[in-house]
Amino acid sequence: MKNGDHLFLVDGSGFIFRAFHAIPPLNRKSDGLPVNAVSGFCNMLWKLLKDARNTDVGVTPTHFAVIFDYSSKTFRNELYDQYKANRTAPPEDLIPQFGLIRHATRAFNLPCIEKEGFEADDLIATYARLAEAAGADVTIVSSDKDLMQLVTPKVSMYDSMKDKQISVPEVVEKWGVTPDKMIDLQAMTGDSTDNVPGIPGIGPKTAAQLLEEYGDLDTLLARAEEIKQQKRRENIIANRAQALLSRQLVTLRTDTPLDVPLEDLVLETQDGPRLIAFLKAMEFTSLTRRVAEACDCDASAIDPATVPVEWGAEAHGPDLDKDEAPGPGTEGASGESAADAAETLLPTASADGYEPAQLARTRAARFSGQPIDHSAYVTIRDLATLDRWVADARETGLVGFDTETTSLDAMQAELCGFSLAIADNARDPSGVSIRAAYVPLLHKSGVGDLLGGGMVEGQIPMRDALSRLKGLLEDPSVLKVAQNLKYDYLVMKRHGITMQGFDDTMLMSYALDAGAGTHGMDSLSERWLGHKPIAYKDVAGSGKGAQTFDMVDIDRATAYAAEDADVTLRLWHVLKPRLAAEKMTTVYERLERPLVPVLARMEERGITIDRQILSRLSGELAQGAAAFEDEIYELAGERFTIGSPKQLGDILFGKMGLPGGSKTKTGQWSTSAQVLEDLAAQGVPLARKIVDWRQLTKLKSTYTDALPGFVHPETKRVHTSYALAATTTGRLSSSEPNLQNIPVRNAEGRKIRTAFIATPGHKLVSADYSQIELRVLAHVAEIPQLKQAFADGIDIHAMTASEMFGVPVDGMPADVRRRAKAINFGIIYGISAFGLANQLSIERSEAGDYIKRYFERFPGIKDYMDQTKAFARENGYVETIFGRRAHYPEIKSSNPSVRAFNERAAINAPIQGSAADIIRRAMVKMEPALADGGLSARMLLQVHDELVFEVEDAEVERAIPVIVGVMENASMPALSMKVPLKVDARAALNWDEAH
DNA sequence: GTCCGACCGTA
DNA sequence: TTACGGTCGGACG
Repeated sequence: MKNGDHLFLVDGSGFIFRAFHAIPPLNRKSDGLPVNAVSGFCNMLWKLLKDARNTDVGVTPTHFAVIFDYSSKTFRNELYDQYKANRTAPPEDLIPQFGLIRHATRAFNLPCIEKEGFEADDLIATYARLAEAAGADVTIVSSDKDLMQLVTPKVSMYDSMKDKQISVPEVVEKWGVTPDKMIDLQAMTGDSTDNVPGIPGIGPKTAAQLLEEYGDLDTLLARAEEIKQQKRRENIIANRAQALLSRQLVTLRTDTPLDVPLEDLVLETQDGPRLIAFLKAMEFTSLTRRVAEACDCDASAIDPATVPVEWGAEAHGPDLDKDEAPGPGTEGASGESAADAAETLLPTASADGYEPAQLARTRAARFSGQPIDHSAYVTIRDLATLDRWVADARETGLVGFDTETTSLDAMQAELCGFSLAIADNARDPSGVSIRAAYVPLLHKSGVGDLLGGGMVEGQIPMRDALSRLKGLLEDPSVLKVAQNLKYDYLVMKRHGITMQGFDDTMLMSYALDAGAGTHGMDSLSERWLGHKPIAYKDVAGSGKGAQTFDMVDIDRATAYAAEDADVTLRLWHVLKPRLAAEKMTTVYERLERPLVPVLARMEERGITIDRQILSRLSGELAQGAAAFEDEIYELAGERFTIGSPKQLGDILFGKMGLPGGSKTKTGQWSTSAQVLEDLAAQGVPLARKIVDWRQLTKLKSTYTDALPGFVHPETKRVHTSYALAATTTGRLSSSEPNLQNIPVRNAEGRKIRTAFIATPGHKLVSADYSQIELRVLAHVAEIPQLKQAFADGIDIHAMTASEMFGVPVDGMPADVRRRAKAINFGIIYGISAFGLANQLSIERSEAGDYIKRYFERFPGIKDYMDQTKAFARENGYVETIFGRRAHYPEIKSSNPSVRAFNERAAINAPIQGSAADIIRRAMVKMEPALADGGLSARMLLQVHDELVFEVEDAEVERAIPVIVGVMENASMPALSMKVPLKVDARAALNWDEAH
């Protein structure tokens, strides 16, 4: 084990008890075997492991073990025969689960560790300290306070049930002392559940206060006479020996003899079939399905494992009477003959030669250029035929799905029909021949009265079709495959159908190939299938002659719509194995797919805008702009189109003969705000007027005039659309309207934000990450000063200025800090002297000097940038901390400026993209967390580092800590950040005041 | 009608 | 110096 490795230690015994009491009773259907703790345990492990990626980045687990108590009798009973003496026997329903959880651990292909005479905590302590000494990071998956004494900057804990990281600050917050003082604190307070005596009358608060004053227990005992409170003094003096004994009891052993060396805890790849066999034996259907999907295994082909169940108390569990316990120590040491025998019954992995990369190649070859026959598509016109298709889809468990509607806007779209594509097993049992059908529902004939003609005959009634569709789409055991699923998901949701069990080929492509081509269906089809699908405009027309899809002839519609479902399912067959082969399954499943329903709900909710405010602002802006126009014509000596950069340039630099600044790439004089500001500074009043005029007209045309047009006629709210696969870095984008660029930077623009308001009886809550990109930089580049500054919560730009310019933080001139801030941003953007000079309006040489000095003060940054560039050149892509890839195919361009641009983008992408990953994770976790808290708060908007919620007045105080907690802990458990994440949140009646 | 460049709003 | 989307003017057809 080495620096950069990361060891996960799961407190298995702790988990069993906690899960048993926290998770509602769950019994195996076939025989009533209680399995709630096993279920919780398997889900927890799966979650941890799905987050864990097998890369060489080193921030995710490289080593992993689950630790158990062997029995209740340990060396501590030699010290104190009453240790844990008041524990009662475990509940009957828990007893069989001790053994099952050990089986589960092995089915997950994880080391399962226990040691006679020691508690799990001692093993954890020993492994943690060894790993730490080797330079690795450690995450202990537990929330037990007894383990908090182990926390250090390199060792943190993770409460998997609350999804909270516990590091030094959290320990201090909870107990009032740093982790290294936890032993003394516990020695003083004792522990009634473990029967550790402590000192009577001393609780956590008093203990923390005494430790604050005296430093440690020994000093306190030595100077006990000084304590003022008589009772307390007497208690401490009288119970001196008891305190020292308690300290012995609570001190975890870091010298436990280990049967399994640290090095052997290396995290192995999953054995899909073995795990599935176990899960099937437990009858955990949904987890079985998820696992099968993740490893591309066919669960139906795997038999359930034979798992022996031990109802007797002999099976080792922490609190069972173990006098006659069998002899096994650690996994594989001995004993457990029944279990060993059972495991030989498990199917072996890869018996059928499953190998993702090979499968991906086979599939790509098979589908590329395979002809697509439109004449084979069918139109489904009656319920009986639809029922047969639905039954066939259920049979194969896999169906391509697409909706046809009247609008690209999912909130306005009317459903006209839908198409299905399924494997044609009858014709080709071995594989992947596909048949497809279109189900028209609301097609109208072109002829008829002025209202657009009547319904075409031979269409299934909407109600009947939807009822059949509901059964199929809501069944999680049938995988629906769509292209740009969010659209179809939202359309179906508006018809009362909540899809479950789905994949999205667009998002698969995005996870695999962001930056390398687009992810629309037509381009994917041409790229992977060598087939150009029928163009929409060839079916429905375009421009003025365009008709809505319900007016399209049904035969034409069938060819077009069925082909979409067909192509989508073919693309799935090509892309799905690539995810596994290229190790992008986790990115897809954690950061892409789960966001579909989350974003669909946000879009569906929308946000209220106050049209009166906007209308008033529009009036004010119009007046202001008109006044500027008169003055501008006066100063220019003629009337012209102020909004035309070309005409403006001719006036300023031609007619008036002013010195031009820069030129645009087409050779025109630039009239950018920067150029005009420079002219204004040189005493050209016209320039200032133009700048001001532009600001007003921009606000009016882009915001105050445009936004009311987006108010939905029924909901009366504004529903933006988020694009999941639009950026190279992993950010979302927002359009129609874009709610990610609502003004905020100056007072005039901010007025627009006051028009975004909460529903009566509610508040808007805005929660945003503080400096998330710089924190990510500190994390990935391992910059000691940055990490320290964030840990201490000090002003990061001031710290940078202080390091660079030797100016003390106290009383620092604003301009010095401003420069440092610009440099920090520059670093994130892949700095160049040219760009920094531009930003700060200084000479290139001076900017170059700044950069040089920055790199001298923070050499790690230079290393990081060089390494990132080298990685991008070598691989053609870069990676975020969660493994998302951004491709830069032009990074080796022979054109120096193209190359330099790609290098800067490649340096920026891991930083911007990691931040995007973090907020994506927060968004996925947010709704369950709010529901757990009994909160009805609704997430409405995302603006890259900010989430906006609508919260009932009475809930605001409870909701804010939940929201902040989810966001600050969003990276867990996949990785623990080396820098804390900080979130600020505020509630108000409108977005301006909440932000 | 459609496309592109310039400009500017956000993180 | 990174990442976006919207509006406008103006050129093209």
